Amino acid sequence: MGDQLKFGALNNLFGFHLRQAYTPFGQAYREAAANFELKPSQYTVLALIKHNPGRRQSELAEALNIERSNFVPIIEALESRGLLIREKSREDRRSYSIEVTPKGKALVTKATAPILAESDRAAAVLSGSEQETLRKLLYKLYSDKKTRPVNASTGERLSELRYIVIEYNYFTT
Amino acid sequence: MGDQLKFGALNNLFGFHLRQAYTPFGQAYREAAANFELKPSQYTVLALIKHNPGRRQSELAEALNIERSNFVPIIEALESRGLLIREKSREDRRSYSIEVTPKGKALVTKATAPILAESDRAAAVLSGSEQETLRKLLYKLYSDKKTRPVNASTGERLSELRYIVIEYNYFTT
DNA sequence: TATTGTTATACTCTATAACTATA
DNA sequence: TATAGTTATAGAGTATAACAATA
Repeated sequence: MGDQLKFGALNNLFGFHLRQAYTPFGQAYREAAANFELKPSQYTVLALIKHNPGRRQSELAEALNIERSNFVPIIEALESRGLLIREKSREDRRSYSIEVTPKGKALVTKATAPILAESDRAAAVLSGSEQETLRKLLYKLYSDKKTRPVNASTGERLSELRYIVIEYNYFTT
Repeated sequence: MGDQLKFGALNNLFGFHLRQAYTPFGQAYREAAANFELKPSQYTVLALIKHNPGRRQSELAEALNIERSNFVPIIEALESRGLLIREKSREDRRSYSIEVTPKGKALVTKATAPILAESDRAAAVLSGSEQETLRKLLYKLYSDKKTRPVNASTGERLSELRYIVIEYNYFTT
């Protein structure tokens, strides 16, 4: 019941394939993070700040491709739980310098293994080298500013994506 | 001012990379579809039905990884604009058989080229063979049922993803 | 009993504009 | 004037439970 369907024009739409692939990972991510009272966005932000202490909110938000305005409630939720602290920057008193507290670090440490395990399980259909290739191609895709849509009136990219260092040797194919 | 950031543990989270890559494509998709008064989900559904006439809603929803309940308003919006028609199935009077109207077909035909052009522009940082590899890996990832999360109580996959035929020769690496 | 489609509801993420305080 | 962070609000997608009609 229910033969296979054809994608037709959708085959050539990367947005479609990316969403199809993201959906199950997002579900797995959400369930794994929920065990630690964290939304995916909250775990992501906490982990990013842990690895990059002392950054401004807007730097962090841009790196994650999240609007600054949407970043505020994420930070607030984490701060109110004592998982991170904000300090007015001395150099620029408009901005905050953010760090993860010991409690926050402990939570990231505790949550990371099961979250990665769930991700690995979902990705297990791909071999190790296929996973490496996929990561490499995805990173290449989203780290390039040309990927971003253009504002029709100004011709500017809608928001700049800060380049982010990948620890691995991604581009030595 | 804005050195590069490190991803740390996020590097190994496919859900993270997929979301990062999806975000700009989703924006581009949304803007391109909006020129035809269509949300991305609506264009996707319309294109899928055009290529697979006469299917039941639940088949289509499962193929797109959309909950049946969330599929209803998408179908209703398209039907109310005269872009598709539903008919009670004779074999199973619980279900509907769905087809795209001539008006709907014309809209898909008109919208497809600019939507694909926007996708191609966003993907242009990858070479043709890299794009082919990426598509292949993404399809392999989401077409496998093992990718889906498991229901903790029953041990069942949360929802079955119907296998979908890709017209291209994806698996002849 | 199970499935198809539906309704209702809540949650997560995203987009946009306007405001404040600092620069 | 411009930027960092904030507030408010709307939109889009997703998840869950329960229901009627039909199998």
